[in-house]
Amino acid sequence: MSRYAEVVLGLPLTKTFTYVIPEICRDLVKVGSRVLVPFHRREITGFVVGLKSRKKGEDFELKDIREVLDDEPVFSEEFLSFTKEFSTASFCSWGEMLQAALPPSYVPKSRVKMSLSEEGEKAIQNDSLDKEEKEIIKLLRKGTYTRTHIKRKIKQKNLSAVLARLERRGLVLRQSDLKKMRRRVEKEIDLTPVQLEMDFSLDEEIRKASGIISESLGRNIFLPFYLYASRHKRETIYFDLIKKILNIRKRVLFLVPEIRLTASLQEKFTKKLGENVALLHSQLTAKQRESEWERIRTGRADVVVGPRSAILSPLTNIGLIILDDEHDESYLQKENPSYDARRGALLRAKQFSSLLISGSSIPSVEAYFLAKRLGYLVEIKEEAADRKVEILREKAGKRIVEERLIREIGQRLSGKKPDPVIIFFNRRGYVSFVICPCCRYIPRCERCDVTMSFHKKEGKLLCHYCGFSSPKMHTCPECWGKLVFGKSFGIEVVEEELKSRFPGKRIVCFDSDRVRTRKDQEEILSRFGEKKIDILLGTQFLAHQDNIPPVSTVVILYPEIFLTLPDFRASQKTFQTVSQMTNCLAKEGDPRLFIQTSNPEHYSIRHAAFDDYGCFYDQEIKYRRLMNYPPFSRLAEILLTGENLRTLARESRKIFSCVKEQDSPIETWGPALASVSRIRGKFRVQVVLKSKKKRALDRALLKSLERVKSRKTVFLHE
DNA sequence: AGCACGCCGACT
DNA sequence: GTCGGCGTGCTC
Repeated sequence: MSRYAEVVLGLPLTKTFTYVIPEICRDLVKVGSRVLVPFHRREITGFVVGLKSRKKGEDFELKDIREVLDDEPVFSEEFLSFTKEFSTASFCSWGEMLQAALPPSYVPKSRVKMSLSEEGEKAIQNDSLDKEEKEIIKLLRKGTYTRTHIKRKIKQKNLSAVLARLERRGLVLRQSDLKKMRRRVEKEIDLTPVQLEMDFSLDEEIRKASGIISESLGRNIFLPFYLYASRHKRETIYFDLIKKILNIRKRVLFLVPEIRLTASLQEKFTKKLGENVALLHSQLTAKQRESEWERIRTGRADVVVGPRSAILSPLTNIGLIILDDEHDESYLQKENPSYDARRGALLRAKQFSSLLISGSSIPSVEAYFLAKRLGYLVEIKEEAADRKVEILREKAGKRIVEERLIREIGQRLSGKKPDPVIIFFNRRGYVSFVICPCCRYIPRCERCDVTMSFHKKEGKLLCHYCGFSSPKMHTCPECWGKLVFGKSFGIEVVEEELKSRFPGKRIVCFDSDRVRTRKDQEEILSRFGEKKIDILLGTQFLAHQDNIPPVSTVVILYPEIFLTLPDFRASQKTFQTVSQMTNCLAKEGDPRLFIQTSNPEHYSIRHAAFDDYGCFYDQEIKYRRLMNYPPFSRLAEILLTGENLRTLARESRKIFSCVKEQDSPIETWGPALASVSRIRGKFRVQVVLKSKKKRALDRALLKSLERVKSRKTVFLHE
């Protein structure tokens, strides 16, 4: 019987910790169980990843596990080994990844809360308190709060000292609170044997593509495919394969970019595959999340559809992983634990010997290159979209909407039959900054290193990074000069311009500031479909919608905003965005695309406009080769964050010197401040490592990261 | 991540 | 002289 448990914690620590298993729960603790453990004067949830009968070399007293939270482990051994590998490959903490794999309510943590003692109650009367102490006592009469909550409520500089003093005098007590959740556990069941009808009405090319992939179905080995085809054809193939997989009694993990999880998609899935589908998305309530999670774990769902986090769902017996819209950047989790669901899909498919199908009609050049070179590209050729394209040159910011475009739009709106137009422009707000003409003062966010955007409709200044807003300012607080608008205008300006040019027309602005709920989104889009809106104006937020009614005219204004990003994939992002914006163009009836840009020759804009992925790819891959960027090298972006810039500077230099010690050919850039050097009060310092040799880079990363103490996030590109 | 400990400047 | 800020280090 094992006496010790090896436990990982949901903290940014690479270590595992050893705890003593108390006699009474020796046969209760299992690998994969959640346990409650004391940790540095706190009690937190840990995950048992191993059992052992003797401790190894720890020369201090080990602490006891406080409580075992599961009768039935939350993690299977195979899931543990997958997440271990995945977190290592992502350079993030295993414990944090495990924590992210569970519904949040499954991870109880004790927090030290402060409450008032009887003496404290009395102390208010006998007037033995100073002003600061009184303030705290008054707050605590209303309830018990955590220290951080008190700090937020009471703006005293030396708060922790005052609290300590009150505690010493016995007026204030510490309480540890812990909300534990009982898990309702049902028995695991086998795959529900549903015999799904095969669809023999598929056309030749689709049947062929599906055949190539499903040939290896019964073989139980890892095989990757890249499906380069239109959305419609991809979906047909996916469903065909899903049925085949379910018929051999295996399960399917279907990953989609965040935004595509709409009601329409849900309907499509349940219609085609029955009730055994679990759909995960960000708008599930805590309760729903728990029940879906348990449903998946116990095998009551045979297909799981979800965004990037679904790669961490407890699905077993996976026969197929689908990674649709592979190019989509939302597969990257940027917050800790940071990971790329695409990498996770590859690892999980490898580990469980399942098929992996990535698919897109505009693949990332990295994935396309690899698929071609390793021979797993399945391509269904498509005619380029039939559309008339006009690219107008206009200096960025000079004209809002080019005269010629106004005429074109006017023509469409004035005809006998209303012919609605969609216009894209990708900057929120009215202007991205306001400025005092006398002293050059520009209002900036208190907590982020960015200017405050001015939003005219809501009459406020808004930080686009942390959401902090302040009321509209008219005069400069420094010199009382009258503030004027900065030159980089946003979508509200475009809206104003259109309204003045087309009075009486129904113009609706679709951006994340105006359209808040899913209901609003669907309401506007359906109104647009009924031709009750003349011009639908939107940002990227509109482009992301997948159920936009097709139109015959799309206008894109200044898509080059992305090209100014300090990112080696800026062209690819531009290509993808423009492509996405053209998605809502009708296939028939003389569709027209207008682009107004200061950079009409740029290949990413041009090839996207003409729906020519091939040409874009050829040019982009040339540039990547020339500059030695991925896929021709491996590039790691290390981001250090913290409140203290000095510490960050020192820590980031450590990486630099550590890489130099490894005598392998690794290019380093930085350390440098990230392009937005501070977000939510935390500074951001960046170091980039680049190398042809993957192994060398991994080794250097591992070596240097273990020396760095600050919070770090690694983004890998290859 | 939190949370305590310990070392240097501005004040009762 | 002390108080209290904040950098540093540790957590089985």
